[in-house]
Amino acid sequence: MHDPKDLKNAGLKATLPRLKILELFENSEQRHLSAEDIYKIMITNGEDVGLATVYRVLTQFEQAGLLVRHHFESGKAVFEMNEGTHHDHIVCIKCGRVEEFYDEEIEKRQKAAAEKYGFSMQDHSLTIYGTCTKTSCNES
Amino acid sequence: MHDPKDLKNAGLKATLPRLKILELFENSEQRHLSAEDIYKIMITNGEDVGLATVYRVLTQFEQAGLLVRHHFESGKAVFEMNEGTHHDHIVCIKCGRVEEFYDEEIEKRQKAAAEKYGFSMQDHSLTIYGTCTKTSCNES
DNA sequence: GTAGCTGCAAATGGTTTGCACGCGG
DNA sequence: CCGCGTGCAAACCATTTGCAGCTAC
Repeated sequence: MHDPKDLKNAGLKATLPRLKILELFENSEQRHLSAEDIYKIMITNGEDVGLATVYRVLTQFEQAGLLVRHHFESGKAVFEMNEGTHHDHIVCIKCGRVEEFYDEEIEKRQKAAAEKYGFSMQDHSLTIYGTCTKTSCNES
Repeated sequence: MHDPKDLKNAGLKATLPRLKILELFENSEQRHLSAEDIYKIMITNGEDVGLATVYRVLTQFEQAGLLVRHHFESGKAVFEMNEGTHHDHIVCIKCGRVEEFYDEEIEKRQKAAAEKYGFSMQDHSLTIYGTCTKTSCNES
């Protein structure tokens, strides 16, 4: 899973902070984590890490294609594992819940619109914002 | 167009900075402007305005429904006039060019996806990121 | 052993806020 | 005239960067 192999391939040394961060993404129940989230979890776990390192590692992982960065309107970036499967997101602007989905037709039409206007599309996912309708949306 | 009426309706006094900023959005060839953009233009035009005021006015206008705020990945927010017509955006991540489009089918499918996951959709526009393919994309 | 990493602290960039003055109604 | 609105400076918050010591290989 998170072999030092992945890091080697990216030209990165297999250091403690890097391995721990990869591990976090694999074991956390939350797929989408911010730098601050990760930093706090690591400090809680007793790791001696700096916030700057977390930011540096996340950026390196993004460039290496291990993670994908999203912005989600909140003012802070969140990251998720890059499993190669493109998908879009729906985000609750009240409680922050994130769901993922994929719609072939939307993809086709996005691409068509991009080409029509002379753009080469990036693999940037669509994000829909809304509010949870079901139940427990009692945000801070 | 930019009658003090709009401002009155929003419970805002028709002050110089507010009128000038509205005017800017109506007369500028760029539909999408950041706070910094607006500030610089006004200073250049000889207005004695503060950046803080620009931010405050933009936020008020957004709340009054006169403007819409977007984030576009760049780290800085941009605003456009709210003409009531919902549309999506394609943004060049190299040169910043913005095009607008609308696709009925995408809208339908977005809404369907949102409902499927228990969300009530906001009128938040889809943003596609890509790079200009045609020609003059020589960014700073 | 050495280049690449790290933690810390300071710097940055966008945005917000506190405050005393000043203009709009 | 009264209070909302303003400019200025300082505060904030996410993120980046400079630097001296440390570590993986």
